[in-house]
Amino acid sequence: MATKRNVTINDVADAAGVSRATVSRALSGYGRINKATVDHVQKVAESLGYKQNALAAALRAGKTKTIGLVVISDFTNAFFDRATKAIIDQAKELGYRVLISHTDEDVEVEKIAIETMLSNQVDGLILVPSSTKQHNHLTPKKLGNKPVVIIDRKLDTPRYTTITTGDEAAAQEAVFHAAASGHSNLGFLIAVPGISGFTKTQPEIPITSVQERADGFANGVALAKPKPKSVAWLYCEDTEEAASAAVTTLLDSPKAPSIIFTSNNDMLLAVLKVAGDRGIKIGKELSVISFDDSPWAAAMVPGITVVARPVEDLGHLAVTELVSAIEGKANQKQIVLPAHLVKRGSVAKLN
Amino acid sequence: MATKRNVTINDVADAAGVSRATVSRALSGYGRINKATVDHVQKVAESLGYKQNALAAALRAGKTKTIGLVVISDFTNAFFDRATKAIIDQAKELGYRVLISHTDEDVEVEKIAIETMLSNQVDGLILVPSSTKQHNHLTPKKLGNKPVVIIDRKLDTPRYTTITTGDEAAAQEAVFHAAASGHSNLGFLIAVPGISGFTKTQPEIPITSVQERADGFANGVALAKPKPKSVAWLYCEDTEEAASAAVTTLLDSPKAPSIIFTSNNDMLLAVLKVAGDRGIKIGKELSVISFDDSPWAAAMVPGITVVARPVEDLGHLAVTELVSAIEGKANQKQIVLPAHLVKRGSVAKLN
DNA sequence: GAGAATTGCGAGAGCGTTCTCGCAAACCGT
DNA sequence: ACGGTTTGCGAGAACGCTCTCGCAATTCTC
Repeated sequence: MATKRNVTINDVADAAGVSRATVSRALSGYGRINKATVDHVQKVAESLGYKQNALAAALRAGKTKTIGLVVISDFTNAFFDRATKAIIDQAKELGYRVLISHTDEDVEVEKIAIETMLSNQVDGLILVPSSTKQHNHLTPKKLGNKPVVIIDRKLDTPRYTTITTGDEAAAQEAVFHAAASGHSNLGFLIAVPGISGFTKTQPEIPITSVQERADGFANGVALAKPKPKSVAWLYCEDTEEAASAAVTTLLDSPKAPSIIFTSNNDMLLAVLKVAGDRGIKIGKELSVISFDDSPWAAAMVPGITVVARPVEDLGHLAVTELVSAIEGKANQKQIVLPAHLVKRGSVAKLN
Repeated sequence: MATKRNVTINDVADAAGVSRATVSRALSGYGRINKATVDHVQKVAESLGYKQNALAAALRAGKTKTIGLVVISDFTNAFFDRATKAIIDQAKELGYRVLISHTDEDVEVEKIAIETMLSNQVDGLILVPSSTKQHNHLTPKKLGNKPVVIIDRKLDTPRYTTITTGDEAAAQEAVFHAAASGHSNLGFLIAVPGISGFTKTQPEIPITSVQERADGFANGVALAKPKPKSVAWLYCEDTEEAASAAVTTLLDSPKAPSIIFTSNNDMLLAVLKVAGDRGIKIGKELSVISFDDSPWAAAMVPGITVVARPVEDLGHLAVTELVSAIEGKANQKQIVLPAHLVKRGSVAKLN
């Protein structure tokens, strides 16, 4: 019973007594065609339950109206869920579909994901590169000379349209806010693959967005007044266990900070968890500022002070730029959207 | 420069000095072919940078190795983010891609989404139907006689393999837990489109999962001991504003509950927010139990007591069932996965 | 060593579209 | 009324691939 063949354009042509070409014209609305014929064909197509085979159409037309989205993390992340949603919605708005793949920060996985996208003939790509240093697989040639928009991170050699957020300035603002609130023992908990432990000198970070946050923290420390007394930098892998261990280390260190800046929400959750287990009250005994806003951060008591990034704008813009690159001429550009600090109760006022 | 044509199978055939058929055999690994030829062709294909055109292959072969996922909500929802991830991961494991679409509970949008999926020749569909009553558009015929797995909700006429979670039992367990903790004034805040306000008699809910939760609450109330003194049922639209208003109404009502059961996390967030604004302490002055666990619910202080559903298992199983239906014979079945209560600090112990 | 079975590969059709080309019919202006 | 333009539509190629069929060459069998 499931063997009934799909109704094709030929069936419609036969039933309507016209040629295949005319049906195509009638339904796709191009070329010269009589209005009456269009109506007739549409009626027949409808009655037969004809549905275009998008595969065949795309094969012939050479475009799929599909964009590929290759991101680092899945949507259980408070940035990528919103970004992905914004991208899908705007793509739909512009008549495009989105193919999604996540790479878990693995360059090899990313390579395969991109190949799959290309094999499926996406018209363009939106990428969050796993590494901003290692990108031999991201040459225009390897990307099939397709339009590409990079978001959230920058490649070290700018090559494509890139949209990022102004994390550095926002991070600096966060430090100023802490200093102004009377905090002088600062802790920075930074998630980055491949680096862990305390550091005196700041390591080079292979992810520009994280690098910018670290730079912003550093600038903030340098420029803040009153000047912070002690500063602890702690790097760690982006896993739950590593994060918990790092927080514990930080809290147990001789100069335990009164405020912890976390570079993402996984780190924030680790801070909340460890603090909760120890009965340390957030916003009183320990303060915290994180990156990326979420409904949860807003609803908690106290609310979490965060650097809110314009995630929806970023996704929206990425699609808009990509589609204009696909469809017409679009000049390559570097866009930075402003991020800003949302002050809530998680930063104790000590003065 | 971007005009360079893609390398096709013909180019490889020419370069390797064999026929197109041989290249196809060599790369797809079917039929009879000499091992040496395979090696040679692979080498040539590699050197030319040949990438199969998945569209053409799918068109010819009549299968796309793609499954369509049509869900209600986007991944900013604490259920669908995890479910979608699980589905994508398992699909990848089994060699399938996933096309994703969300419907925002709108039957018309759902209809179009499904048509798009079918037009793109998905091999099967995983659906979370917008309405469990209104599903004329979900007949086997309209779904192209493709294999279908329904998740999270049930159609009122069971027709496809369906995988749900045992929300009713878990909801009942939640009420028992509250009663055992000494709560006797209970509030139920239930998000469902199209119904709002207090009710004496319980309305019929067009979403089975929510219906089951409500039924579980009701059974819990009926069977709990000690028997609850007062019970308030409040329905509301699933929007932030409506939720906040509902919570306010509930807290201001003559018999304000000491514990609120929320049917989803949007409602929970509203409770947290309103309570926070009023300085009401969760887990002390007001208790709350919600549905669907998340890292945030666990990390908060106090942690939120929730009904945890096996979301990853559900997604995993959905794909496994669907693919076995696609590839071989698979008997249609109704599966219910157990949910369980995770007790945290958001329920005050009053006795 | 002759017939049978097996192996390796090419020819060519076909998947369902779109789109160029060309032709006949209809329309135009003078 | 007649050359020129416009309009509507069909024929047929093409997109890049898979897969059946058949044929030649090789291997097997006794």
